[in-house]
This record gives sequence, C-alpha cells and structure tokens, in this order.
Amino acid sequence: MPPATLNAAVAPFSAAAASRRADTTPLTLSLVEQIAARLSERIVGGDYAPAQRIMEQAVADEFQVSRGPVREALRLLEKDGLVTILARRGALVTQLSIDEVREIFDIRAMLNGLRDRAIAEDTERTRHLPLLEKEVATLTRLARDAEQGDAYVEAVARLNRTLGQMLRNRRLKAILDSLALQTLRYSQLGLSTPQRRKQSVQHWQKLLKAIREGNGVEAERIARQRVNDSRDAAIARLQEAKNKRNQGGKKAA
Amino acid sequence: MPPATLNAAVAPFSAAAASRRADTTPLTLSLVEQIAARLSERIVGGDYAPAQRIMEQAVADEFQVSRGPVREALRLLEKDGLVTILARRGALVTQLSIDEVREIFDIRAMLNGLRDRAIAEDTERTRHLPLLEKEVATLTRLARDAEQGDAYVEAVARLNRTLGQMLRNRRLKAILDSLALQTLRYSQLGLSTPQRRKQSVQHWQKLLKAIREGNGVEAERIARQRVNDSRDAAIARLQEAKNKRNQGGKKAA
DNA sequence: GTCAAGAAGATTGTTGACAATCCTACAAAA
DNA sequence: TTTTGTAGGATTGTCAACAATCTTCTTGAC
Repeated sequence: MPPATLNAAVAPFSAAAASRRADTTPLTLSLVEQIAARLSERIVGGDYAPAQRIMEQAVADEFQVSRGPVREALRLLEKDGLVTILARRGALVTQLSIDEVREIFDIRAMLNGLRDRAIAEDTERTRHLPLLEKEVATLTRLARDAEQGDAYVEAVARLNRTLGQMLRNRRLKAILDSLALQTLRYSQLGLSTPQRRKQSVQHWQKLLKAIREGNGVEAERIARQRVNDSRDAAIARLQEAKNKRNQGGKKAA
Repeated sequence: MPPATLNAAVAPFSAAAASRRADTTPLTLSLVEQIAARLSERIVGGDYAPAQRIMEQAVADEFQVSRGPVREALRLLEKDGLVTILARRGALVTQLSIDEVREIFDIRAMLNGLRDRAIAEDTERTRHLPLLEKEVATLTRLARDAEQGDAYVEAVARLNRTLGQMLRNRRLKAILDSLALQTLRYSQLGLSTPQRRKQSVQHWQKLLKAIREGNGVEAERIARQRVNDSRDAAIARLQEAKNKRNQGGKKAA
C-alpha cells in the first residue's frame, strides 16, 4: 500500500527534524508527523481537554490508519510535553500545574534572551530589519486600539515567528517552538488588558532599537524582562482562576 | 506474551517521562524506554560511529524483540537529537558540525545559568550544601594532581548530577540532560590540560560560594562563564582536529 | 576507464492479529 | 453503607507479514 496521506494540509510538526533534513527535501511529511501535527493542533487548540485520554484506536479509525503510526505520533507528542504516556494506560493530554507553567516560562525567558541577543549580534540581521520595523509599527498601531486585543496577540505571534526565522541556531528555535506550544494556552493571558499591551509594545520597541544598534546584552535583558512579565501576568490569571474554582467547589459542597 | 525484558540493567532513559509519572510508580521501564536507553548508551559511548546507519531489524534481532518497539525507541532518540531519521532511509547516528556543537553549548550556558541561579535562590538549598561542599573539595584535590584527569572529569559529572538533583524545575533538568547527552563526546575536551582544570575548579569554588550566600545573580554569571569556557575549549579542539584531518586528507590525496 | 540504466536484494512504512493488562460494573460479605 | 472480590469488556503492548521504496550490484554503452 502506498503511504497513506491525510486529507487536510498540515503544518510542519517537528522543526528540529525538518531543519535537520533540509538537505534531502522533505516536502511531504511522513504519516507519523502528519498525525502528530493534527493531534498537536487539537491539543493546543483545546479540542482535547487537559487530562483527557487519547485512545489509539479512536485516532486510528478517524484518520483511517492503523495504530502503529498513531503510537509513534503519541510518543513524539510526549517528548514535546503535550501528552503524558502512562504504561499500559495510554496517552493523556498533559495538564500543567501552575508551578509547571512558571517553570516553562522561566526557561523561555532565558532562551528568548539568547535568541534576541544572537539576533542583535548577527551581522546579517540588517537583511530582516525592514520587516521587523514594519511589524513593530503594526504592533504599536494595534496597541492604541483597546478593541484590537486578538489582533494584537496575533501580531505578536507573527513577530515571534519572524524573529525565529532570523535565528541561526536551529536547535534553539526547535526548543523554543516546543516550549511555546506547551504554554500557548497561557501566553495570551498576559496581554488581556490594554494596559498590559501598552507595556508590551514598549518592550518590543526597545528590543527593536537594541537589535538595530547591535546591542546584544541589552536585547537579552529586554527579552528576559518581557517573558518574565508575561509569566507573572499569566500566573496571576491562573491563580485567580484557581481560587475562583476552589471557592465555587466549596460553595457547591 | 509477557512484555519482554531486556537482560541488562539500564539507566532511566527519559528524565522528563520518569518524573512526570513519579506518582504512578515507574519502577519498571517500558520496553521502548529500555531499548532507547541501551541505544543511547551506545551512541554516547561511541559504539556507533557518527553518521552510521542503525538498522531496525538488526537492533530487533539483537534484543530479541520485533521492529515495532525499536522504531518507537528510535523516534525518541531523534527527539533527543542522538539520531537523525530520514524518510524511507532510516536512522543515522547524528553527526554534529562544529557550529552545531557551539549552538548546543550556547543553549547550555543559558540554562545552566538558570539552574544555578535557581539553586542559589532556593531557600531549601542548605539541605544539600554539605554534599556540595564535599564534592567541590574533592574537585579541588583532584585538580592539584595532573595525573587525575579522568577522575576529575568524573567528579565534575557527579557534581553536575548533584546540582541536577537540587533543581526543582524538572523540565529544565530534562532539557539539560538531553543537551548534555548530545555533547558528552565533546564536553571533556575542555578539561584536557591541568591548566584548564585549575581554572575549572576556581569556577566551581566561586559557584559554591555564590550558592552558599544565596547570590543567584552571581551564580548565574559564573555558570554562564564556565560553560562558555568549556565551549571555547571544546571548539578549539574540534577545529584543531578538523584542520589535521583536512591536511592529512590532502597529503593522502 | 567512466558513466548511465536496470534488476535484484535489502530496508523501511504500514497493517492486522494476538496476548497481557487495566478498567468497570456488579455482586457478595463485613 | 462501605468494602472486597470477581467476571467481562476495553485498551495497550508486541509481533509477524506484506507493500513501497531505496541501495547496490551488474551490465552495457560511450
């Protein structure tokens, strides 16, 4: 049988794997990677709830493949922290505790610092600078309008993608992508108010300036500050939600 | 058939997976994890040469299992960067370019900085301090003796394991373990001369002091410096070896 | 002697089936 | 009422076999 192909188009799953094979032209994702990408979308998108069990046969039936590739895809997702595999009990959608979210943000702060410093110190950065300028300008415009919350979040994501493309260190990019995926559900919590967006856009403007001037140390400092701010805002929101849940639970009981 | 068990005892493979199941009794590694651990040992230990092809059936025959678990194990190793899987061509032992080694060391510098800062700022660090003091003392003693090169390298590895155990951030530990595994072959290059060991032991002494005093910023600074020094020494050695190879190649041709 | 084309073998990608284990529901005893 | 024990079904873990692709070797032409 020819290697089955899933109907829908899917985004590349493993940036690390994709970049490492850049020389041998992937073009078509392997079945395992396609399944992993689809499941990944669902988990990040919230179609599967945290702690929900993902059963191999169900996924296999739905995608019309056998359980083998599904098992391998789930193993990939486990390495990315999106599911947790328990022996003889299968895969569960990973549920992060508040502490774990904080831990991931701490790692991201360091590695975003490395990323932005590397970009600022890259002598070829000028090639991408115009695009960067334009995206920060868009950000600035969107931040002024209190109604443009979702658009702002999307613009920040696009800016981060651009920075990822400017980054030479492929392995760093892969790790950052993986960590970003794990906390996607929580990252946006930090940009929920116009006030926070104001502060956010200032960070980006300062980062752009540091990159423009080739000031790596400053770029790193700003990046760390920015991610730490996101972390604190996200944690505060999560803590709020948790307290509310607990109170509600007590009232019900 | 009962789940086959590989004869030899193996070290835990995936720190992330192991720690995430801490509540559900790991105790026995799954077959896939055992295979991954065995193959990992071989790759890191140099039993498989870089760029060497690892064939599924051969591994399956040797461990007396079928190809299914072997395939899953290879996928895990790919996520850890130890092998590179090419579509329809199987798994190759990853061969790192000098640039890639540098990239990994850059990431390790940042994350070791985070690790040591977190340890220094952990209020419960005093619980482990005596052991840390003892290990740095051992290091100091070994560094005096020019003959104790291997013992010194081993002692540094043990010290790093201890620091890993002091670390609360499990995900950071998992990433660090994975990166360390990938560069194990190169890390020791930095400690090859008594002079470098002298410098190394000074770093560790200063780190210990910073941890003792709870000075997280200083601990981070030292850690980054230390890894960057290792990086530069390792890169220099690799560059040397590469030049020699090229010259030898030219002479032969 | 070098290079291209084709056939044979080897290897991966995928599948369906079976065995071992786990979960659930229900019944029996304390 | 709560706990314990026990079937039955459901799910994972593993395997062996087949199809598609890749690699290598041979053959032939220039």
